Amino acid sequence: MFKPFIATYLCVAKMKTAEKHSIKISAEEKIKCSARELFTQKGFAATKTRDIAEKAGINLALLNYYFRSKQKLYELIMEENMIAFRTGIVRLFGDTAMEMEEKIEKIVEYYIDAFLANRDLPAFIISIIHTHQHTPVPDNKFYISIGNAQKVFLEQIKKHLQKKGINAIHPAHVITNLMSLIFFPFTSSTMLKSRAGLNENDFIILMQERKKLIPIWIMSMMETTINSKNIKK
Amino acid sequence: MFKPFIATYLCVAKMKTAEKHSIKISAEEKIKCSARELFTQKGFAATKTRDIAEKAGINLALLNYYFRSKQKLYELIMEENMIAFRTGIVRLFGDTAMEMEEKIEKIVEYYIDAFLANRDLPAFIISIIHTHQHTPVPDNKFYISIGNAQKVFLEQIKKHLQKKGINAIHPAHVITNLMSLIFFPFTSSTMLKSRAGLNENDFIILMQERKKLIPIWIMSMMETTINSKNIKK
DNA sequence: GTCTATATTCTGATAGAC
DNA sequence: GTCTATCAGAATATAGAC
Repeated sequence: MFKPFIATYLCVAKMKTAEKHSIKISAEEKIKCSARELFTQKGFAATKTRDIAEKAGINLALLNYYFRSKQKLYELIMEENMIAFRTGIVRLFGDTAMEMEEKIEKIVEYYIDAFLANRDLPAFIISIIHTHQHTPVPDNKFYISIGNAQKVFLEQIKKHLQKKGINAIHPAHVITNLMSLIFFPFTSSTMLKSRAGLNENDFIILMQERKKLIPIWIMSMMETTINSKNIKK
Repeated sequence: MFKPFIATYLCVAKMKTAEKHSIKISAEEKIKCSARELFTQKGFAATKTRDIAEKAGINLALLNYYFRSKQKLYELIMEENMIAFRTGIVRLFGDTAMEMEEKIEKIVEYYIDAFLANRDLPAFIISIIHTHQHTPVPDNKFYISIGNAQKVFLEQIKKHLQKKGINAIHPAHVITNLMSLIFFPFTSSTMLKSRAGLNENDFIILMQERKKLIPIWIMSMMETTINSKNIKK
């Protein structure tokens, strides 16, 4: 089982700890860490180059020296973030050897681990996807090319649902539900915690529990039938 | 049954159609419509006052004449958006007379209708909630005060789960799942459509189907049991 | 490579004519 | 109420010293 790509990232806090132990971190890396945290939390427009420089503890001019422009730096961070998202899809969704049920378990585990390691990633990804609904940018680096990985997984779901006959739910519901149950809790953790009276540790336990629960839920959802409408399946 | 508050909003497209039929729309309203669409789609920092003015077909100075500042205008729009979200919670979650199962059905119907009428609202709400995870702003107008409405609903869920004994899932899972299944599809509709090969009409049909499906799914999820961990329930 | 100082562009807001 | 013109400050980017 491969580790979430994102978990290996160096964050600003770890960087500062390292420097206390006289471990030198290059200015380039300091800038990248700060930029990653700020861009992922606040997005492109709300993040100021001065904030990145200040957080990194370096001079503003160095940012342009290493990365030419704010835009270029952002594209770099975005690409890294989207790779973390895409890696799971390509490697897991597209695996032709793995059975559907096991695949669901692996997907849930992969993403929950990745998001626990980088809490702001889900909101960032949602924001990117949502932005593209208004400004479509096909065929460039922002577009998440995943080949036919999704199709492989979708076919497996379709096949499974065909046993239920024409009253089975649309396969799109299954994929949607899977992603919903994984993503959403991370984007609304404060609300969840304050409203259900939970602390940070409770939240982590709940997310760990979901690794086992979501696959069970997804499987049971596929038992549901509905009067079919005219959508191609 | 009350209609989604948001559905009554005037959008820029409708405004232009109205003007073709010689119906006059005030400049103030034009600005507000444009601002609502842009702020909801792109957020505060990415939206420029010049863009709002251009979209509204009025002069930049008028924006400040009517609303004093970009910040004030944003707060107005945000308040309206959050009311649409909060209204459902306060009126439905907090209803002590309604049974849990019926309540779930009403909540799903209310939010899906509201989000079909204003597609960008879910992403906006998620963005606001997420932003507050980094910059908490208690006790001000941004904070979504919902009183004890959520508690009422949470207690109903707790009571229902108690029949399953100590191995029942935590009530927070149920609320989380409910909101996840409602919100997420709207924030990722482009991805959903492109990956499952659906068009806009298919998407709407799927969302309509979900009004019936989500309550069924939520009820069946509550049948799931798990080895209890030490979170207070 | 890293800094200070500065140029340049962008953006929110206002003054004042009509 | 609505516009044109303009200002003041913010934000990105660069020049040039060390």
